[in-house]
Amino acid sequence: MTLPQAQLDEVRTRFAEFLKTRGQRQTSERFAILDALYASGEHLDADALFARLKKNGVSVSRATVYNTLDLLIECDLVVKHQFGKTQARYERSFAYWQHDHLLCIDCGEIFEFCDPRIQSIQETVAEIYGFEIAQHALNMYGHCRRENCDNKPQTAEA
Amino acid sequence: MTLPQAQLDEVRTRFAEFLKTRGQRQTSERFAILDALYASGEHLDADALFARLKKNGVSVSRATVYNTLDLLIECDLVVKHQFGKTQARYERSFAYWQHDHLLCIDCGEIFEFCDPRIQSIQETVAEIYGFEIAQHALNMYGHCRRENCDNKPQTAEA
DNA sequence: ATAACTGCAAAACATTTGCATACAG
DNA sequence: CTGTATGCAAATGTTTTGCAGTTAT
Repeated sequence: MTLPQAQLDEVRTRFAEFLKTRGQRQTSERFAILDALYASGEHLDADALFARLKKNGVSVSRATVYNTLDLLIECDLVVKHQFGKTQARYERSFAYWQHDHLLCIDCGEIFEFCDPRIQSIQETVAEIYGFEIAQHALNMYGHCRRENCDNKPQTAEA
Repeated sequence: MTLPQAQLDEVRTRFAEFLKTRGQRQTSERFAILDALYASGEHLDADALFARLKKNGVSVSRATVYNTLDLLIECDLVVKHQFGKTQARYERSFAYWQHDHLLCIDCGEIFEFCDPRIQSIQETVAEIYGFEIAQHALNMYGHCRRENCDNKPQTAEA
């Protein structure tokens, strides 16, 4: 769940260089947001991330959270997901396997999976439609069989 | 694009019976919304649907549009999609092949495709994770090669 | 008749924007 | 210093809700 320190450092370095290249500032808020998202390893929405930061004594505004998430997406350190709710969820993407998502309709739990056939499908579709495909999102929705799957959608953050 | 009259009738009948079963009323607004969505065959968002109705001289409120869409989803006549934008899009689902979506990042055009391998993946995932999978959403995003793909996201409705 | 539905406007959310202040380079 | 970021609060866009009036059954 937690990334090795060496990789966390690499992530910070990458963000720092991205900012430098674009002539943007390296602020403590930006790194705090990066750290919070990478520390969790979960699929947090912007507000849960905001709440977690506040809980950890980091005071940032929601606007800065959204701003920074956009920057992190631009430098490929974070991916944004629309799992069917109106609010987006964000997930770290550095040094992590490419995967798709399996969501429990009852408890809201999110599982990750990877199947090589999705890649084949992507190639076939690109060929047939003359598309240059940049990315895909495959979400499966169903009922999990966990003991503690209790039909109560648990909030993203404790 | 347009469904044969016989199927449109079947759709209306199905909705009528669904409403009767639940002791809900058959109002002209509800059928107007059903018709408008089935007439288009597109992936409309709630507001585009609202606009189309108004253009056709049907006066309904946005609230009724949303309400009715929920009913149509419940009786499996309509499916709701989250294609990455905040606003949801709605598509008729009766007498239509099961398919996934290919979206052009530049012009916003939506294409449909179907690949049997997605079904295999679904079965594999269900098996591995002990899930009873109810549905899936596979969206591919890329650049189309159409002549009139002009980078300008065209609005859902003309 | 009467319970359900509609339209309207206000509320509820998620996200973005504008602007005065703060601060990294 | 200087321009970029931040926080705040207001604005935006989408969807939901409350309620008085309307209508299908």
